[in-house]
Amino acid sequence: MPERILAAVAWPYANGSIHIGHVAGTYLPADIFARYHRLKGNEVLMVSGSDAHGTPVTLTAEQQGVSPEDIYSKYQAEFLESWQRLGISFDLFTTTHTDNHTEVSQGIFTRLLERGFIYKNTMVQPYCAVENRFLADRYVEGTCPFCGYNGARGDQCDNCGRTLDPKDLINMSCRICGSAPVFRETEHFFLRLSAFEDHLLDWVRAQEHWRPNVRNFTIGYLEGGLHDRAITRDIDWGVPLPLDGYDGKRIYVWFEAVVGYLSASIEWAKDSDNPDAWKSFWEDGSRAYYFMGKDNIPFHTVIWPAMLLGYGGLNLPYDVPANEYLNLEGFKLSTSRNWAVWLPDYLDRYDPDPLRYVIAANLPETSDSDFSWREYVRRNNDELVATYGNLVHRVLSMLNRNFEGVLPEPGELDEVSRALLAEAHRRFDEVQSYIEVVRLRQALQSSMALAQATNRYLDQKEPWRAVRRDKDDAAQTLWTALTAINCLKTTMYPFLPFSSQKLHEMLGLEGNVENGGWAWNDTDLKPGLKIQRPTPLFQKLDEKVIAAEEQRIGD
RNA sequence: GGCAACGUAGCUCAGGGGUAGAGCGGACGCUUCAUAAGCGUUAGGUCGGUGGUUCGAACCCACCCGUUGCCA
Repeated sequence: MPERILAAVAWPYANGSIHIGHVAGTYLPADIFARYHRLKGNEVLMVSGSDAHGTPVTLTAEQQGVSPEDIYSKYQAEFLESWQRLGISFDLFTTTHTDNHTEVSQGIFTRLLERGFIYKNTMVQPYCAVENRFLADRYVEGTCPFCGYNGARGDQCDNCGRTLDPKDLINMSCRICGSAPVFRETEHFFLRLSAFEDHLLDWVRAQEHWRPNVRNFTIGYLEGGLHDRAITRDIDWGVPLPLDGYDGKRIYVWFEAVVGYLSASIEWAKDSDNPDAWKSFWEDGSRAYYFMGKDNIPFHTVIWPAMLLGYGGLNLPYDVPANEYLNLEGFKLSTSRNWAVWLPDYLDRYDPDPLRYVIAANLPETSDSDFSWREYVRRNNDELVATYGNLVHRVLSMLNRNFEGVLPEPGELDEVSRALLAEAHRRFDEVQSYIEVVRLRQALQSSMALAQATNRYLDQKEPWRAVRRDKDDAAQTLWTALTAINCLKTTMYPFLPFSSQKLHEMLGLEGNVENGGWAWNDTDLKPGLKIQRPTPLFQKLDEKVIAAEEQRIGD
């Protein structure tokens, strides 16, 4: 019986391009997981979208002197193109700037308000008399009370890294006009997080399948006590409150953005034949996996679950396989310093699968990991090309040269051949169990191990010699090797979808590689199958690429 | 400042109480079907530091140092 899997993928701020850090932390793992489950025949809903209302979007718009709409719609279009080119297979990638999202967010707000989980209170906020508006935390700056740094923002100090409150700043000034803001009382709505503390703690403690860092971090967070938080702001860009008399206020982005998982599911259902289809992914019988980077953990293990509990009737996350960070050439990514590899840029110059491979082989699942162009070229040339691509190429070439491209009868298999097929079975199961528990790096490694074993098998059997003195033996060897390659085609598919499709076609098989499902049998390839003339699965890269690409990084 | 994770061979990373692991790079050898690809052998580390628990610790505990993230 098919399972139902909701792959809920973190929403990128729509104020800049996607870079390899986003790919490694969030989008590639989600895609590998979703592709595997679809292949297995499970019902998968993979959704995400642009976060159009985050403060970064407003800031970028102001810096460029354009509207927030201009910014988010530009990047929304670019994101969609990036996903398509890298093969990130969203069922829906929408934005938070839709009527549907507004309705769903307001619906949640309203029900939580009715149930007493949202309440009204006053707070003081910096107010700029010159600009005539309240200032968000990061719109004020001043001297850090801890380290004395002059350019500290109201939300945090970039020098010592401490999180701040605008009240802490010494000599606070407005970042827009430079004048000194005053503190003024303002009315806001608060989420009663404190009401969910015990329930959440019990729930998280029971999630023993979570990654230790995610679970321990969340438990610590909850044990520290939950404070009610303001979920509205005095701004004009964002989702309006579903109440009269609050025209100058909006629902704050961290409350509204996480609702996106639900609103996107609903939008997806509206677009399909069945507007209620989203329910099957949010009610019993479905498992929800949330993919994101480590900076996002508490929103998905505490705040969103609290909102769901308050709303009632919707699934809590089943797993939150948050990733650590991917560094670049030994240093952390910095968009402002251009210390990044931008996805649209990359895709203009190289194929998608090598990037998917290199990042998947080095996913930051347990600790920060590093991407370097040297390692990229090395893994492409020595692993993808030499171990996997070349294996395919040598076997197909021999079949073409010696058997007119027709898969021969294997005859009765000898012990070595049977051992290889046994290993293929074992690796196939191994890849599957690793993906199921979201250990994707390990899954890819298991898959590569089969490619290595097949190379070893060929070396042992030497079909290029056997073809002259014992053609039946060569036939058996090539049939066996190709059958193992057919297994690789499937186990590699979640990681390397483009290459697996290409391989599928070179094997002379009809249709799409997806049609075969997550299945492999050593009887799948029938003797008589007409093989295509092989072209290399992967391109070898010149070492010059390393220096050329290193040049592009940085200011 | 508090909490969490991480710190293992030249490089990138696994592992995880009982004689240190993989891939790449280095050295040596075999092979030539293949995108000069493949295969084998080998060198290399007192597993961040200091104490402790234990018959035994890289693995458990405490403290310290470093890196990263989150928090008032």
